Amino acid sequence: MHRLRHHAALASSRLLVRDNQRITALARAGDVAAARRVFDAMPRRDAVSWNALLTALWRAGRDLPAARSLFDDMPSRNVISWNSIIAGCLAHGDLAAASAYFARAPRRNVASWNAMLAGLVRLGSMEDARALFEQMPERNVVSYTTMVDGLARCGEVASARELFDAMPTRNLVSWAAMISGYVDNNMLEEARKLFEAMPEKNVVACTAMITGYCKEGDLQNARRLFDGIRAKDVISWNAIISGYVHNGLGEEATKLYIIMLREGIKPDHATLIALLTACSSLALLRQGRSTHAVVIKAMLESSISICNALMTMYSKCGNVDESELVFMSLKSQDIVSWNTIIAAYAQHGRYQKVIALFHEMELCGLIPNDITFLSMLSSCGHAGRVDESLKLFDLMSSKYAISPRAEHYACIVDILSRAGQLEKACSYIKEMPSEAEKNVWGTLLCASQTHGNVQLGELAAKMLVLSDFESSGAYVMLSNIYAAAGMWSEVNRVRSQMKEKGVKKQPGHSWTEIADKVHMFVGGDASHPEMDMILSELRKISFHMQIVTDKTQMMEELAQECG
DNA sequence: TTAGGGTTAG
Repeated sequence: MHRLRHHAALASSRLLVRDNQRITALARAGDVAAARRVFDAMPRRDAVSWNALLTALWRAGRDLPAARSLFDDMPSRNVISWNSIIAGCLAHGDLAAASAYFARAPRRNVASWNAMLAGLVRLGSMEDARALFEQMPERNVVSYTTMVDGLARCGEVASARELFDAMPTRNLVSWAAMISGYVDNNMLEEARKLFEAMPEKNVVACTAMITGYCKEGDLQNARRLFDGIRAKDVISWNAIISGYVHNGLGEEATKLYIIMLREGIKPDHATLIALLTACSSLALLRQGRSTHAVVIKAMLESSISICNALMTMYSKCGNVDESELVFMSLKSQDIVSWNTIIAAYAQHGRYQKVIALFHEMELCGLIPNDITFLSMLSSCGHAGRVDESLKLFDLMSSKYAISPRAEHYACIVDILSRAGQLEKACSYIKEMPSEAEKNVWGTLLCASQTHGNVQLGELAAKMLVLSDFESSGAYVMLSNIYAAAGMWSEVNRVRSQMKEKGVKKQPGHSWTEIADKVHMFVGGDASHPEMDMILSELRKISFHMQIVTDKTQMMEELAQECG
């Protein structure tokens, strides 16, 4: 009888453990409803069962209210229950609720403090995080690493390093956090030194370094490091693939993607975004479409960021209508979606549509940001709307409290320069908060050439050369300006300066994809076997483009007049 | 409880 009872108790506790494990497994797979069913059907539950469901509700189910009400119903709570509800509130950005639970918790361990610390860091409240860190009764490697990461993320790399050096013990996570902190703050040399000093290099640290090399355009070292990783995971693949994409090597990125698939790594949504970005920058519509098919197969069409990348791809491949279809297919659009669709129409010269979208966006309750204004300004520029662009520029700061960045000034300078209002353009450059960037002077120099303004041309070229000695374009344009004005001795002076400094002009190039073959065109190169035909076709196209542009402008103006 | 990749402009 005694033995029988003992067996029954053993079986029941085995069942309990099994059910608890099932709840956790189902939650990990994202099926909260099934986890809840298992929980409801359990003959006996312990603290582990309650805690497992609690975490499942806010993490996999993203349902904080449900988690909070379960927490209230719990027959008893241990420190893990309290830590879970605190972490849940923080994961949902509810700092106030998290702090309230933290204050009410009858017992706190290092993990409770660490959870609060991580929450504060994630929300960017570094001052509060620092205060909490100082207050902690006990700190472990996690507490220190969280602080190192947080400090580096808000740009305080030196303090981060100081703390890193002061840590009583460090683990792989601490090293990776510090290295990635350097990479995020564009301190590759420091990152590299620390990486070399790392006693044991793992895939995370390697991936951070790969990102760093890619940021510097050093794909050779990035690739060498990548090839050396034994256990490559999807994130390291994404780092190298997107590295190639952002350095204009979309083809290499695509090749790597194929290898990745062959090695049995399943692409995730970051992989697909990188691929779509490659298609956008190379205008590969066919490949873009097939990537769209992969997105559908992977059931990622409801992801906003994927759709935003799809929209860009279609638009850059010349297909605004499909871009808009994707936009409409979204259940809810975020600021990036709106910026993307506005940019799409801006790039296609549809000024009136851009304005309409801008108003529609506001009606939907979204506040335009600095990037929205860049698209708007660029659209004004293409449509030659000088007055409207100046109004928008003012509106930016007066109504939306966005301070214009160098890029916004660059737009305005570009618009004014094209319109021949060079003096006014120059006054905007002088108004710029930071020192005028290279491209702003470049714009002015370019305009000085078209409008034959020697004085401003000289000024712009001087500024350009001061900021960048390699700037071959500046010399060429300045010499053209002098030549147009008949100032031949000045022309000779610039030419000999170029020779002295060994400046060489980088030829411009473009490419197009026809029937799976990429054709490259380089400025001044007429070696293509069908050059005559290409040129005559180009003349036809530019003739048609002018007609279409005029027609579009007429239609839009007509539509505006009709209200 | 801590670390790596990922959408918009130019």
